[in-house]
Amino acid sequence: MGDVAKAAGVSRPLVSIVMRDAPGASDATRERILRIAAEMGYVPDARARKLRQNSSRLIGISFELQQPFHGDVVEQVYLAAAESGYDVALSAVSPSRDEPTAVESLIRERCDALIVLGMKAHADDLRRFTNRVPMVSVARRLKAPFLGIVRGDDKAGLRMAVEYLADLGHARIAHIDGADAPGSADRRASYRRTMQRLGLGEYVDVIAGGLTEADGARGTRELLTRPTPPTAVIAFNDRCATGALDYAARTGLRIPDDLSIMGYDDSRLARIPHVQMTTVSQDARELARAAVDLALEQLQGEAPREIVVQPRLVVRETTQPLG
Amino acid sequence: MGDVAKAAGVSRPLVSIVMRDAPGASDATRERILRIAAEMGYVPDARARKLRQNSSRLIGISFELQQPFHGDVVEQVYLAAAESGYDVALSAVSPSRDEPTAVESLIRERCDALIVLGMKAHADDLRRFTNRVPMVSVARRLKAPFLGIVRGDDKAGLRMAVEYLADLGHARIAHIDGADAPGSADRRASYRRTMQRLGLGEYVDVIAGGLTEADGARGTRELLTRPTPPTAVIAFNDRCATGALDYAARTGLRIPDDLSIMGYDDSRLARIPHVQMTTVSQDARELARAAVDLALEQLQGEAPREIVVQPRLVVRETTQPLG
DNA sequence: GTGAAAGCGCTAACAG
DNA sequence: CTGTTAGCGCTTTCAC
Repeated sequence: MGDVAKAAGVSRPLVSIVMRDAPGASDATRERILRIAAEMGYVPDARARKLRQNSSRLIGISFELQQPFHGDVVEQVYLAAAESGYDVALSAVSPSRDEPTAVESLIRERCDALIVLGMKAHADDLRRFTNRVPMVSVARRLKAPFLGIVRGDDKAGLRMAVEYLADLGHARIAHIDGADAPGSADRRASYRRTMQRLGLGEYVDVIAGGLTEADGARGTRELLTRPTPPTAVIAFNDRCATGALDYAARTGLRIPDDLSIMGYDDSRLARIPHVQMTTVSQDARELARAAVDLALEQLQGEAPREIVVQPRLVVRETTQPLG
Repeated sequence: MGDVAKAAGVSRPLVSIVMRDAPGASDATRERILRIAAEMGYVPDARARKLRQNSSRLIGISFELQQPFHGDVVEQVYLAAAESGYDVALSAVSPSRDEPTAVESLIRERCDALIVLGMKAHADDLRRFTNRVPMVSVARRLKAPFLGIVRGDDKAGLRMAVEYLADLGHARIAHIDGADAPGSADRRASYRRTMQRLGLGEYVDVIAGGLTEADGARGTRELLTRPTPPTAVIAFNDRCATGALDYAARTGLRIPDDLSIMGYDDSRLARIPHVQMTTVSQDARELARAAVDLALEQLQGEAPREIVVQPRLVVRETTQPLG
C-alpha cells in the first residue's frame, strides 16, 4: 500500500480512504489512485483491515457441502450480507469435518456473527461459543434462548401439503419423514393432525425416512409393498422426494399418473426442468435475509429471537388429481 | 491472550508457544495453560496470526455451490491440506457471484495458493492474479504455462466407457456431451475415435448436453425420438446421467433392461444406494491430493506443471449386456 | 486534503 | 523457560 501511495504521490491514509470507498478524497484523486492500484495489481489485505477495525464485518456460515438447499441459502446469505456491508466466511461440514470444528474455525477468524445451517450439535455444546459471538441457527427448531432461530413453519408447510392433496381427491396420502432431522417431528405431527382433521385418520401412514435420496427410495419401496399402496406421498425434502420419484419411476410407475409425489424446500432439485416437482417452498432468500437480520440485530445487543418464515405451496408437475 | 498469560502467571509468548503447539514449554505448563485458556473460552485469532507470519498457511479454493462433485473435492482438499499443515479458505461461485469475484476475495485473504475448481474464466483473465499467488486449476484442460493443472484423463475415461459397453454387446452407443464444459471436447473426440476404432463408426451419435440434470433429460428425450434409439448412453457427468435416468424412467423405460446409462465423476450422486450408477471415477481424493501437492510445489518456486489422474471404471447397476 | 503516530492480536528474535 | 522488543498491513486520530 505504501508503494501505491508513493507511485500516486499521495499519503498512505489517502490510499486507504480510496480503497475503502470512504469520504475524504476528490473524485479525480480517487480515480487516479484506483487506476494506479489496478496497474500495480494491488489488492488490499482483508486480514490486516479486519484486524485493525474492532469489527471484522464478517459473517461466518457453517453449511453442509452435500445439501443442495444449503447451497441455495449460502448463495442468498452472500447477497444479504453484502447489502449490509458484510463479508462472508464459509466453513464446511462434511462426513470428515464435524460441526464444532467448522464453527470453531469461524470463531478463529473472528467473525462478528455466525449462521449455522441445519445445526446438528446439541445446542449446549455450542453454548460456550455463544458468549463470544452471536449465533443464528437456520432450519432447526430448538429452544435455546441464547441462540437466534430462523425456521420455516413446518407445521403450516405440511398442513398445506396434505390439504392440497386432499383437495385433489387423494385419501391414501403417506409421509416419508425425516427421522430425527430438524423439523421432522413438527412435520410428522402436522401430517397426522391434518389427516385426522380431514377425516383421513385411517389412512395415516408414516415411514421412517431421512434427508437423502436413498432414504426416499427406501421409503417408497416400503410403501409400494403395502396391500393397498398410497396414491400420494409427501417426502421430507426434495432430495428425499427425488429418491422417491426415481424409485417409483424405475419400478415402472408413471408420475404423476400412478402416484403423486411432493417434496419440501423448493431447492434447485425441484426446479430442474424435467423434474418440475410440486413442493413446499422454504424461500432460501427469505431465510437468508432473516438470518442475516437476526445476526445483525444480536450484534446491536438485542436479545436473540425467533423468526418463523411462512412456507408457500409450489405446484408443479409431480402431483395431479386422483383417478 | 494477555489475559490468559496473566491468569496463568506466565508470559504472552509462552502462551503463544503453547497455543500453536510449538516446542519450548514443559508438559506441565502446557497443560495448565491449555486448561486455563479453555476455561476462559480463549480462541486464538487466526487473522492476527496469519498477518504476523509471512506465510498465511492458507490454501484458498473456489468452487461451485451446486456441483456435488465440487463438494466431494472440497472435502478432500480440507483433508489433504490439513496433512500438510494448511488451513483452507472457501469461496463460492454461484449464479450471483462470479469467478473473478470469488478468486479476488481469496487473494484479499492472502491465501498462499489458490485452487480453482472447474475454472470458467479465460485463463488470461486470471493471469493478473497468477503473478501474486500460485494457482492450480482442477478439472479443466487448458494450456496456460502459468497455471498448475490437475485433470482426469478424459480421453482414457471415455475410451474405457465405450469399450466397456461395446464388450457388453452394445453397438448403438450414444453420447450426451458437456457442450463447452471443461473436458467436454476431449471426451467427445475420444468417444468418436473409440467408436470408429471398434468399427462402430456408423452408430456415432453425439447430442449437445451440459452439466445439469436438465441437459441430461433433454438429451435423452432427443435420443428416444430416433427411428432406432440407442441401447446405451454415456452422459457427460453424473448429474447429466441422473437427468437421463430420470427421464428414461419416467417415460416407462426400465434401466438397465431397456437402456444402459453411464455417468462420469463417481460423485455422491452415482453412489446413492438405489441409483448405483455405472460411471467413470475421477477420484476426488486423488484430484484433491494432486491439487494440493501442485500448489505446495509452486509455493516452493517450482514451475507449474500438469498432473493427469487416471480414471477408473466403476461398474454398478445402470448398465447390462445387450439383449 | 496531508503526514505523523498509535495500535489491532499475534509471533519472531533475542538476551536473560 | 521468561520477558522485552519489534513488526505484519492496515485504519484511526489528530494536528496541520
